[in-house]
Amino acid sequence: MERPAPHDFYRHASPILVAVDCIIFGFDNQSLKLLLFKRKVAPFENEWSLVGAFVRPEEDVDYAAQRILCESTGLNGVYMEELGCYGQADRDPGGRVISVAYAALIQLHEHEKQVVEDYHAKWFDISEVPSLILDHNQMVKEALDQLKNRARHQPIGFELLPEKFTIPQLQTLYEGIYQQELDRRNFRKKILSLNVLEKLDEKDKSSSKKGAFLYRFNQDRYQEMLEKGVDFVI
Amino acid sequence: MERPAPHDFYRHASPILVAVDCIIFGFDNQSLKLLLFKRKVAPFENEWSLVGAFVRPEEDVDYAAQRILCESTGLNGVYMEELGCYGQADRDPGGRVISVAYAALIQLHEHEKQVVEDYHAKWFDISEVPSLILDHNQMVKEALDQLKNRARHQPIGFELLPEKFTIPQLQTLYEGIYQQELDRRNFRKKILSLNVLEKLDEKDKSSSKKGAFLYRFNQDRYQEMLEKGVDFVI
DNA sequence: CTATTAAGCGTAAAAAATACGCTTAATTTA
DNA sequence: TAAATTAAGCGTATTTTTTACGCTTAATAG
Repeated sequence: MERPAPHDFYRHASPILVAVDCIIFGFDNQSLKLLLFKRKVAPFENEWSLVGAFVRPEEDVDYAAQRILCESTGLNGVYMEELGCYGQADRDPGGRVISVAYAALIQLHEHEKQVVEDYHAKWFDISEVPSLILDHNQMVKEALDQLKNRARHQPIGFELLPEKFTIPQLQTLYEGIYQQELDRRNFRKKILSLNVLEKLDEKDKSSSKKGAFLYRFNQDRYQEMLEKGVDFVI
Repeated sequence: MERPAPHDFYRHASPILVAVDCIIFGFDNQSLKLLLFKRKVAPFENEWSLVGAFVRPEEDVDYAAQRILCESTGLNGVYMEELGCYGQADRDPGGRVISVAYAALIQLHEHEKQVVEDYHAKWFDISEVPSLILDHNQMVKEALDQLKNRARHQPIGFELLPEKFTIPQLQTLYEGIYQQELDRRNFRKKILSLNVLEKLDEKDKSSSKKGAFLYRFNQDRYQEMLEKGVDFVI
């Protein structure tokens, strides 16, 4: 892409390094997990951190986040949301770097779990996150708060589940996000009353003798609901 | 501040210009307003825009937002919240600039209204915002959405009112933010039930014969409420 | 002295959230 | 093969919150 010579107005400003850091949440039907990486290079070699990289000069910041996620996990087209900008002048002792944080939500199957070996990475239970470099623990805390808030009003929880899932699985996910137990019967009632789930004829028997019916999230019904002005709350 | 020579790791990255843009909301007991500036310099000379400037090399991004607000309105210590990062590579045809947007909330008295003449600025009613440069209209839209959301769960609305205010004034403010009418009697009940307002012995008679009692927001009671885990909703 | 007006108080009805008992389908064990 | 076990699933009663709206009050204007 050609760009005209910068206007005079831009000449007086000092450029700054811009990085992107990704808070990658995963759910394996048990508990909420966070993907962390052991840095292979200095500075901070061998310490745990989020994945991150510098934004390239001609690259959208949003795109950089996707690129970094893909480079570090092999995953494409993952749901991501901007968390905010971390801009303290002294946040990185190695140089002036501001970081834009993004939160990603992924489903954990065997495939995704393999990342661990391939990329010097490890999935941590959300309640056992170790000490991280720079302000990364702060980022994780804020990402989790944001996840809690958004999960209440947007169906982002579904991003963390496979296409077909059971109501008890969905409940376990919400319990993991909110870090509190919910009443089985009331949860079912509430989620079904929203009318955005499609019941399938299959059962999943992995967690009970009786088996639980599988459901699918119906995007169209969700759109309808929004257009009617219904407030999605779980 | 001295900084060590940057580590090799940082040398391969390309720095980018980082700007801050401020979405400045005000309330004058009538309706929600937005402060816009007519640019005095090229590029975009004479077009309406948010106030913004480049972040300096040794300056916190948060601080830059405060500085810019102060330089352009003379106001200090104003409540501001980060909105997010605008990072499209082509968002500014004049050069690669990412912008961190901040939303500010201020009370409009005569003093603040004077900014208009001093700084080539103008207060616009939120329903009459003109076309702005770059992606500034997008920023305004997102700031308003965020304001609506936050106002429901945090007492940020109080930032837009003077220290002492009446319940009807507070209601007008919320009606301005939500852009919808609320029931007088239910609004009063709800806001008082939160127990964060302190009733004073004074009345404000500017808008009715009878006069309305003045109240004050009590930060301590609000903290207590939060500690008890009460969810603030208006 | 009466009419007017916004402020302020209360109550009833509707809707939503919560608590929790009971049945069901399938498996495991006796 | 029958009984016990377990998570899934359904229903109902109770409490809490939200909504709708009538009525009184304090002060001013005419």
